[in-house]
Formats: sequence, structure tokens, C-alpha cells
Amino acid sequence: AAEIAEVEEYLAKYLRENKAIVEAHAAEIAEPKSSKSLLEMSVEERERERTKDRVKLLAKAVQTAESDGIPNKVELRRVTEPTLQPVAFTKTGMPQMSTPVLKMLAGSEDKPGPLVDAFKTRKEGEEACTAVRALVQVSAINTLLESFIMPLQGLYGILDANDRVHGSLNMNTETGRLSSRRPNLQNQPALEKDRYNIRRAFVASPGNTLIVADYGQLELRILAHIADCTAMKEAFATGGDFHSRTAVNMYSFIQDDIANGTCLLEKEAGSDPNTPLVKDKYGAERRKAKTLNFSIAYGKTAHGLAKDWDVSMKEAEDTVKAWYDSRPEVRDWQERMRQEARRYGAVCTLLGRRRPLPDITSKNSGARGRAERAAINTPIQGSAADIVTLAMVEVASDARLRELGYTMLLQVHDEIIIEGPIESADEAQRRLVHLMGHPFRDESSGELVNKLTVELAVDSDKALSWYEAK
DNA sequence: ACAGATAGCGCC
DNA sequence: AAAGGGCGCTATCTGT
Ligand SMILES: Nc1ccn([C@H]2C[C@H](O)[C@@H](COP(=O)(O)OP(=O)(O)OP(=O)(O)O)O2)c(=O)n1
Ligand SMILES: [Mg+2]
Ligand SMILES: [Mg+2]
Repeated sequence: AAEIAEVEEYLAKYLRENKAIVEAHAAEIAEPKSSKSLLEMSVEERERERTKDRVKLLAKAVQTAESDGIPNKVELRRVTEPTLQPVAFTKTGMPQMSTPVLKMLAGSEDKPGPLVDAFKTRKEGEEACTAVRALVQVSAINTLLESFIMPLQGLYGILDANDRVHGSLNMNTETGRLSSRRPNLQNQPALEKDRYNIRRAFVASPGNTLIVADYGQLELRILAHIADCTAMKEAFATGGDFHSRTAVNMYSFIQDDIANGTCLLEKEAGSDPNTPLVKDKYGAERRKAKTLNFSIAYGKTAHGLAKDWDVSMKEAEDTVKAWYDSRPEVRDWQERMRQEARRYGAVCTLLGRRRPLPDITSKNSGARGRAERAAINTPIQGSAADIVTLAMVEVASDARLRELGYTMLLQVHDEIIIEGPIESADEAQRRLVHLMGHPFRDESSGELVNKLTVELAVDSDKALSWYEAK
């Protein structure tokens, strides 16, 4: 609601500033769109159509989505054609109207983009830029409302008689992960992105609690094991956290905080237990670092890095090089996986799940590059899925958890959620963490063990709602 | 009017 | 947008 109010306020301000224009063009706004294509029109007709589209755009922007909906791409295209040079084209050759393109065209309040020059007067151009900026915001919020809020409000028929949701878990992915649908419970907004507090809608039954347990740095641990990377395994053996380390490298203010003694990189023996860790104090920064770590690990190039993170090509190259130089075995292992894919047309996971990669020999460099990156990702992501599946089998069949009244609700790739009576929560939580940390069954002894050469660390929390369990 | 593709949002 | 990987949902675009 706060977010919607913010946008409405923005649009209201815009309305005040542009009301006169909208009113002055009431006639054109009322007039239906010409059925002719822009190409068939005379110069005068085309000019009138563009004026019409522009003022309709303004009118819609100030009305917000409730009445007429927000302008669609065709309308935006008609406003920007034909004087504006298209930035990019769709597959079928139409000028692209994607969000990055629109943002670029509209620019910022201080510095309008090229759209400003697409109109007869400067004033008209600035108005159009303001409208497009407003529309990009409204559009993003609309997507959130449509794909997360409205389904949970029951607008698409996915609720049962008690207003509960029962998403399906599917076995349909290339790597062995599960997916979830109707609703997708594996992509609900989380943490700072959960601006509507959607996760508060997911609650335990009365008398019960949710227990959430998530592996720490799961795929990096598996990479260290499979590639047999000495530096990574040593780091994990002493409680190392690569996402935190990367966050420190990325943000000088975290470095300062650590130098100041008011923050700790990782938990280590003999350190003050009251000093907060980077992981807890800088969670948002650590999540950005996580994205960077996995992006590089799974084949992101310096070019892509420079673009996405807005850094120089030099800095991007140094970053990728440093990442691999500190993990030489990973570089070699990835090359072996590409060779394996070329030789056998497939790669395998820890438990032997096999993914065919026919495009590995494609003459299309785009398709081939994709297959090469899949060849280095699938053994890791797929092995992580293997391990989580093993853990889920143990959780589902565990006699103690059953006695305590706990049932498994969901997995989110490296996270397992169970629900049961509050009074047994502590023991159930310890049990869940233990099962996830020791998901393999030893053939001879029948004991649950961890067969990897790295520890499987598990973070866990419990709460009445999913929102609180973080 | 329909079906498949695309765009843009979210998660791991 | 674009040479990180793996997904799903909704509205819209696009071709028939
Ligand atoms: N942008 C992302 C996010 C996640 N993953 C994969 C690798 C992760 O290991 C796994 C699980 O996601 P988490 O968010 O739980 O990440 P980690 O387990 O690595 O970190 P944390 O210690 O915060 O749980 O999903 C990925 O490939 N790309
Ligand atoms: Mg994790
Ligand atoms: Mg996770």
C-alpha cells in the first residue's frame, strides 16, 4: 500500500503540473486511434496521430492503472516513432520498448534522454520523458501485484475452501532441481524485496511453528568438493564465508567497519561473540556478493560484468582473473567438464544424473556458449539438488520428526521448511539441521553421514510466519 | 480468436 | 538489452 501511495503521489504531482495540457487536448484524447498504419498516413495525419498518442500517454500516466490501464508497447512505440532512432529491435524488426530502452530514452529528471528531442518543442519532450519514467515505475509495481498479490487474494482460483494454497512441486528441470507452480512458492518476494510483506501471509497452523533450514554457500561447497579445490576446502574447514569475503572486497565501508573493530568478517575461535558478523550486519551487500560469486563461477565474462555492475572493463577483467587465480583447480575442472561434454555429449551429477548437451558442438556460437556454461553449471547445481533430495527423503521418513508431529511443507532448492508443534520446536530444529548436514546413508553401518570432503553447514530459524523466519 | 513467443517481475 | 545457470506467472505482442 505504501508503495502504491508513493507512485500515486508522484503521478498526482505530475497531474497538477500537466493538467492544463491534458485538458487542452480533451478533444484529441477522446478521438479514437486511426486504423491506418503510420506508413499509410500523410505527414499531417501522422503528426496529428502522434499528438493524440502523446496526450493520451499523459492522460493515462496521471490516471494510474485503475481506470484505463497503463499504455502498452504499441502505444509507446507510436509516440516515439518515427523521428526517434530506435535503440534496439525485436526479433521481428519492431523497435524495442523494453524497460532498459525506455529508461534510457526517458533519462532522469535532471537529464532527460533522447526522447526529449522527438517532439516539436522542448516542453513537449520533457513532458513525455516524465510520463515514461512514471510509467516504468507503475509497470514494475503492476507486475508484482499481478503475479504475487492477486493470486494470493484468490483472483485466479488457486485457493482452497479455507483460503490456503497448495502449490505443486514438479520434477521437470534440466538439472534435477524441482520447480513449483500454482502458486510458485519458490519465488515469493523475500527480505528487502518483499515490500508488500507477502511472506506474512504464509503462517503455521495454530499451535504450530515453521522451521526453515537453508544450506550455507551450498553450491560453492559442492564446487570445492567436486573440483577438489584446496584453497576453498581449507577456507570451509575454518568457517570461511566466501559471500562475506566478496562483499568486503566490493564495499569499502565494510572494510572500514571491520578495521574499526565493530564488525567481524567470519566467526573464528576466540573472537568476541558480541561483535556482529558481516553476514548479519550487511545481509543485503552479502546477497549482492553472492550473485557476483555465482555469476563468475558459472561463466560470466568481463564484458558482462562491466555492463551489469557498471564497472570499467579493466576492473571487470581483474575481478574475474582474481576469482579464478585463487581457485586454480576450478579453472581446470571447468575445462575438463567442457571436454567431457564434447566427448560424451552430456555431463553428470554426484549421484549420476545425466544431462545431454547436444548444442555443445553447434555451429551457432550463441547456442554453443550456452551449452558450455551449462556443462560447468549442471554438475554443481544438479549435485546440490541430489543432496537436497537425499535430505528430503530422510526428513520425510524420519521416525523422530514424525513422533514430534512435524511434516515437511516445501523445499526452495537448498532450503527445507517443516511445520509442527511449538513445544517440540527446538528438538525438531536440531534434528532437521542434522539430517541436512548428513544426508547420505552409509552402506555398511546404515548411519547418516556426510560423504563430502567439505562440511555441509546449515542455517536455521523458526517462527510463526515465513516472513519472520529469516 | 487462438496459440506460442516475449517481456519483465520474482526466487534459488 | 547484452556470452552466469536453473525456474514460473502475468500481460502483451505477434503471426495465423
Ligand atoms: N543468484 C543465484 C543465487 C543462488 N544460486 C544457487 C547457488 C546457491 O548455492 C544456491 C542456493 O541459494 P542461496 O541463496 O541459499 O545461496 P547460498 O546457499 O550460496 O548462500 P547462503 O549462505 O546465504 O545460504 O542457489 C545461483 O546459482 N545464483
Ligand atoms: Mg543457502
Ligand atoms: Mg537458499
